[in-house]
Amino acid sequence: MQTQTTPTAPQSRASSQPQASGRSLEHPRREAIRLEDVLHALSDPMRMRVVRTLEEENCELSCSVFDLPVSKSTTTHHFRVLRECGVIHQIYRGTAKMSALRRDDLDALFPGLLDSVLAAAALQEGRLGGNRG
Amino acid sequence: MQTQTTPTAPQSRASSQPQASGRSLEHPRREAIRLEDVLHALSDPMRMRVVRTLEEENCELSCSVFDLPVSKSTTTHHFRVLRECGVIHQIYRGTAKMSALRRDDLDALFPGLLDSVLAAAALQEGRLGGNRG
DNA sequence: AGTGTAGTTTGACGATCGCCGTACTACTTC
DNA sequence: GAAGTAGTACGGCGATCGTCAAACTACACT
Repeated sequence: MQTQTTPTAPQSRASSQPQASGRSLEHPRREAIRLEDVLHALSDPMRMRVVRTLEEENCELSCSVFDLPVSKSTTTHHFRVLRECGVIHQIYRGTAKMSALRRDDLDALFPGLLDSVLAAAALQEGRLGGNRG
Repeated sequence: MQTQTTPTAPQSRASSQPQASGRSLEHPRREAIRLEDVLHALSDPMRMRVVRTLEEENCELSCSVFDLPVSKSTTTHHFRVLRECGVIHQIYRGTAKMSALRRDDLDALFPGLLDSVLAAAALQEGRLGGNRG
């Protein structure tokens, strides 16, 4: 994704790279993450799809690369749910909003949970015949 | 439901223990169990409590031993959700309805998932201060 | 300044959820 | 039989969910 090239020096007022914009995003502290909220977040196919993609790519991704089969506002909603329950971290970079899995926090709080959920999703996908969704 | 007009049928008392009654309970086949349904089922605190108790006791338990802080009809509802999504197996024994975890099925479909979810629940309970909710 | 891209906010919608009480069925025991 | 116990079915209630369209804000690139 990301033709990361963008060599034309983000000369912007700031010094180096496109930094987080003024808009602020609320994230729960690690200790505030609740298992039931995480399970609920992951019980939606759209959100599971997002989490699986983030895991596979293993890097920050902008919301727009996901191309979910729902409207823009619904996409915003799902990312917000994932962020507010502590599953992903989001940050503004210019006009994009980058998302990343909060792997370290989740692994610290619930060891092995994310791995087994993702493995289960992959297994089920294979079982049901590659309906990635 | 079925007008079991077989009066001589309940010979059970004479023979052995109370067997499964005529009332039938629908369970999804193993292959029909869906990850998203399981995660949704476990995202409710009442149902998580039931599942944790079943795991700890590791045997069939009647609904009435759980003593959830909700009404009888709500309890029925939660057990039904757990059964219909494939997390528990239920069977009538006389006037009681016994419930048991479908550990083998869940472990076969989603290896490690149940364990890590239960471990996560235990960890969180310790973290948040023993509110066994 | 003007156009375009990326994402948000609002308000609405139907569906589902968790919960209740009441009335009911199925079984056991007296 | 009658009485008691265990659980179900049926609405109904308010809250939340997933979804959408429309109007909006924030940034980038001419």
